[in-house]
Amino acid sequence: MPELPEVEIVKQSLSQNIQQKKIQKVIIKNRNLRFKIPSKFEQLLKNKFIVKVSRFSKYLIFNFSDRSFCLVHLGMSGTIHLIKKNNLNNFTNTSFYNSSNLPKKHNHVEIRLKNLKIIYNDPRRFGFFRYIKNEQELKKKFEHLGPEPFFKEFNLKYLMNYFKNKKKDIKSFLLDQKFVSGIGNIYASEILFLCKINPKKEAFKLTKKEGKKIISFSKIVLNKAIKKGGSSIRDFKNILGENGNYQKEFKVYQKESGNCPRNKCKGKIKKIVVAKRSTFYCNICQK
DNA sequence: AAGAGGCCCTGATAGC
DNA sequence: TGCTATCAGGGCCTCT
Repeated sequence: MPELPEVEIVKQSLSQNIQQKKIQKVIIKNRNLRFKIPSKFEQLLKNKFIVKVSRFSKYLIFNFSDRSFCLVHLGMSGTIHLIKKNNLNNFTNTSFYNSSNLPKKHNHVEIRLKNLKIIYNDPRRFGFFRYIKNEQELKKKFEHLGPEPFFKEFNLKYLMNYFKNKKKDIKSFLLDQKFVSGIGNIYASEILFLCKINPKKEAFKLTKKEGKKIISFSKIVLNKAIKKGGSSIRDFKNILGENGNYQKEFKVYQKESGNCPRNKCKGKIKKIVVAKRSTFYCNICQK
């Protein structure tokens, strides 16, 4: 579900609220996430002091004062909710990320801080929590991931070299985290529309000019999505209970059979399946 | 090495 | 009302 911008919004919201706080207790209600949460997990996190919350690609990272970490991935349907204790000593939901009201089902992980509870909800359980002993182990977890679009390593030389002899379509590469990390299914379609590149175009056929466009529009789309608070295509809410707004900017995603929004283009938005995922594009201006 | 496909899982929705 | 099929912001693993 969440791509880099949505995870960034969660990170920012968490940063404002849980940094410099100590974990008092961890309660696991269902250990069977993507990776089984080991039984020692609760004890490992207990009394850890959260120095900082950071993010790489679509991963959230809790940084503890003893230089260990907790790595969190939201998978397709994971959401994080923050619940604050009010003056009446009740826990009231201030609504993090996806919902102003805590869902009744699938609240698998609860992390208690002083006057605060972090709840992890995930119906499909494709997300995970992992305790990471040290920096080396964390680096290892990210070893297989390519640069984020924002990194200087994501440059023209890197792209053109990577695409040499690659017959696979460009859409698949935008989704491939080994090539570039952080882009998901929504933003891949949106980026390619802005680049005027057909999602099925074979990577090795891309020109330098197109490579440059991919680099710049990847940054532009993700940055704008972050600025707009992410995309709410279901019940996404941020910490203030507000929707993200980038879904209003979608040019092609879920716009099947609509007119191409590009000025003077008479094309229609088509939906096809690429890399097993729905893909939207204009049948005329994306070549 | 590169690419295709299966699989993990629940819930919403469409069609009969 | 209920059944079945299809589809969802992801990513790992295996096979050719």
